[in-house]
Order: sequence, then structure tokens, then C-alpha cells
Amino acid sequence: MSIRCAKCPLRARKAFKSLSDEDLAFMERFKTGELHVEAGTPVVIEGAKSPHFHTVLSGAALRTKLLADGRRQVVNFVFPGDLVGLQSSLLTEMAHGVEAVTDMRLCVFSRERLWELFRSSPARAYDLIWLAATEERSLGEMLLSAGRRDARERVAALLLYLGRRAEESAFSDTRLETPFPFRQQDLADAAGLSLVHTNKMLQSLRAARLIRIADGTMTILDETRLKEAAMTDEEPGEQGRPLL
Amino acid sequence: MSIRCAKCPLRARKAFKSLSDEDLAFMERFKTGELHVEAGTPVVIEGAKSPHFHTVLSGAALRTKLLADGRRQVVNFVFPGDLVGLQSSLLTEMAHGVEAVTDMRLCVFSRERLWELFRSSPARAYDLIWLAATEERSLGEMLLSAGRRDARERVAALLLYLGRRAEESAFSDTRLETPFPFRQQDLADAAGLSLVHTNKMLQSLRAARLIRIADGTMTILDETRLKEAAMTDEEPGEQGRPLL
DNA sequence: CGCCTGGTTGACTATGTTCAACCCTCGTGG
DNA sequence: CCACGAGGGTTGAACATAGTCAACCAGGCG
Repeated sequence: MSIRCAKCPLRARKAFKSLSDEDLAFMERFKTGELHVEAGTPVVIEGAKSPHFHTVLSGAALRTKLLADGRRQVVNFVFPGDLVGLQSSLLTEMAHGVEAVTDMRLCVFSRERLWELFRSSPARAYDLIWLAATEERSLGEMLLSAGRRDARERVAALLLYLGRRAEESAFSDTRLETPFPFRQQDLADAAGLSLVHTNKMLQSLRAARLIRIADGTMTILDETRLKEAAMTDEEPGEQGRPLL
Repeated sequence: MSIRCAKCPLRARKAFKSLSDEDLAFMERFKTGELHVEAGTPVVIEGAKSPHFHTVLSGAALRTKLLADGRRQVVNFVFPGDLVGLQSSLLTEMAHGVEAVTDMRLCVFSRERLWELFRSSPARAYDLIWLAATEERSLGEMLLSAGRRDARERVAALLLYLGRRAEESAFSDTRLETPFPFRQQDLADAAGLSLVHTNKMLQSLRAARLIRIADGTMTILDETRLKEAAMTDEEPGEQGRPLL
């Protein structure tokens, strides 16, 4: 892990290209550095108290929670533009860990300046809750899957979700053909299924010619039928709207 | 549903007694009324676009999501001090519905003034993300249960959670003996289990003399053993710290 | 009185887990 | 250059956990 500096947008999601010079100048004052983490290493630890939080510039990660006996639940996926570690600044410690799945670049902010940010830049503060509200919406999706979808629906819904997130975050150009650095174990832990059964559901979706996953790339072959398989009606629509 | 006015704390959780006159005067400017809803009726509808959001003054509710074929997932429980409907102000529509479980009193805020609030009162804005971060932490808990705990652990963890939330929100005096307006169906939909199996797990916990639920009251008879049954190690500790 | 809601229980079934192989690829060291 | 081992993926068979179906009970309300 090395620390250097660069342009660090606080709300990168859908704002990467639209940041004004003024915005950038603003962020310069608040960022304290740029953080690089390698694939497979933890970015933050569950239960940790950190003086920093981050914005993801590039790469992907998992938010994970552990049970005492080692059972792991992937609570959400992290894509460029997401916040990491804000909880440790607002609450006293992180309620989940974050593990890098690819090499990542993160922008570092210091906890002390959070309050300063609130006073001096309401627009930025607004972006922050927007991000928080979006994260909450995602967790709700995941919870609906884990609680009420059967195995096949879960993995179908999960793949659709990952495609959508990848596209929205510019991690991928399109949701139908995206880089896919995740292991089946990660999908299983996200869906709340065993590895073996997750594999079988993937086979089933592959046999039905709905998806293809190979060489680190996921392809959604038939989006409408995949949505049916996932019991989803929701249109992505224009979800976000960071004010200003 | 009727609308009247009263003292409307924006961050009521753990702040009910600590609001200054200044705080109250401030809130007066932003609230637009007080809302009363009866037990069993919806407060906000999933997918709705509302010009208002709320703070809960009294009563309890469920956040619910529905699948196309009617399967229901309870995504979280709402207690006094919680925010309701903020999503509809930040995103374009609500990602979940909210159903009152008891009669409720809510404080009404208008969406338009949200931005004004951010500019004029950073402290309040800070409270808002604090609340959002707390909600996210709760959803993570629920997701961990749904994904990785077995049936008995889930209902044990759920009851512990409800006790803790009830105490923290002053819905109850103590987490060990709290009013319990929820149906077994609500617990089942929160745990991601069938009604029948939820009932059997409750019987099991009752037979083990860990809990008692009767006459609208839940009693935790042996908290430490209940925590073991839930695979929980986490101490409640001092979680929150709304700045200022 | 009779229905409706919510809770309780048993028997049967099904979905998903566990266990145990086996396969392939890739990186490393003899 | 090949052998080896580790990580990830694939598959079948046995098993267990949780779901479904169906019935019954108790209290409350019209």
C-alpha cells in the first residue's frame, strides 16, 4: 500500500467527468492522499476505528461481515465512486470489512475534516447522504434476495445487479458485458448460498443461455429472460440526482 | 391520518431529552406538521415519490419490500427517532414501503427545505448522515442473519436486535422487557423464514427458557445464552456519537 | 353465534448443504 | 523442462434444514 496524491473526487459516481475546476480545487483541500491496495488484501477491517475514509477511484471490492465461527457474508460490492470507511468516521467503528478484489486506487480523506466539510460545503455534504441513501437502497436489494428469493433467482438477481452497478460506476462500458473479477465463492457469500449450489445455479443459467462467464468477463446474453429468472420488474431508470 | 403540529426533533434517537430550546426553535422552521397513522396502515408506499419525509415521534413500523409475486421481506424495523421517507427526497422514489405496526406520530418535513437545511444547519445535516449510516449498519446486520445464520440463530439475533433498538429509541425502558407489537409473520418476513418454521424456532427458544413472548410483551430471560444462540459477540457499546 | 386473525402442531416434501471426488491452469522450484 | 502444489471451478450422492400443507385452537368483534 502506497500513498500518493491525485485528483480525488468525493462523489465520483456519475460525476467523474462533470467535476468543475472549482470542484477539484475544493477537493484538493480535503483529500490527504491517494491510496493503492493490491487485489486480495483488506482495505479496512471490520470493527476497526480509522481516522480516514475513502472514495474509490478505480477497482472493485467487497464489503464483508463475519460471524464468530468464520461464516462470511458479502454485504455489498464496491465500485468506483463508492465511499469506503465513512462508518468509522460517523459511528465509532466499522460494521463491516472491505476486501479489494482487484488492485484499487482510493482517495483518502481525514475524519477530522469531515465536520469542516459539512460547514463549508453543504453541496458536498448533500452528496454524502445521497451516497449513503444509495448504499442503503442496495443493501435493501441484497436483503430482499437473501430473504425471499430462491437460489436461482438470487444468483440471477445478483448478476443483474453487478452488471448495473458496473455500468453506472463506469467500471464497465455496458452492463451486458463487464469485467468480472469475482470468485464463485464471493457470489455465494453475497447470495447466502453454499459454493456448490451457487455453481449449480450458474450452470443452470448458463445452460439456459442467459449468461456467460469466462476469462474474467461476464456477458448477459438475454437480459429480459434473466430478469424474469430473477423475479425483477424494476427498471434502472434515472435513479440518482446529486443536487447541484 | 390527520396532521397537526408539535415539537418535532429531527434526530430524536438518543436526543429526545437533550434538545435545546435553540434546537426546538430551529426545527419549528422546518417541520410542516405532525402526522398520525393507525396501526396496520401504510405510512409510505414502495416506489412512491413523496414531497415529504418524516421523523418518528412515537410508535413502531416495518420497512418492507415486495417481490412481483407477493413475497414480502421486512428490511428493517422502525422505532422512535428513525427517519422515514428520506429516500424519496434524495433518490427519485422509495426503495421500500413502511407499514405502521402500532399507532404512530410522525413529524413531517418537506423535501424542498432539505437543501435549505443543508445550507443553514450543517449540524442537522451531520445528524442526517449519522442516521443514514446507522440505518446502513442495521441493514448489514439483517443481511448477515438472512445470509449466514440458520433459522434458530436468526430469530435469536432478531429478538436481541429488537430489544436493543427498543431500548435505544426509548420505545422501551429496557431491552430485556419490551412492548412487542409484532406478529410472528413479521418476524418470519424479517428473518427470511416461513411463518411455521419461525413459530417452531420461537417455541425452541421458549422451551430453552431464553425468552418469553406474551400479552404484547417480549421478555429476554437469559441474555447471555440468547446471544450464544444467536452467534453474536458484539457488545452494544457506545455506538452513536452525533456531533454537537 | 360465527367469523376472522393470529398462533400452534404434525406429517410430508423439497430445496439447498455437505462431503468427496476430480479437473484445469498457473506459478514456482528442483 | 518437468513436477508439484495451490486456487478455483465442476460434479454426483447422501443428508439435513426449512418449506408446504393441513388441521386445530383461542380470543375478539360484529
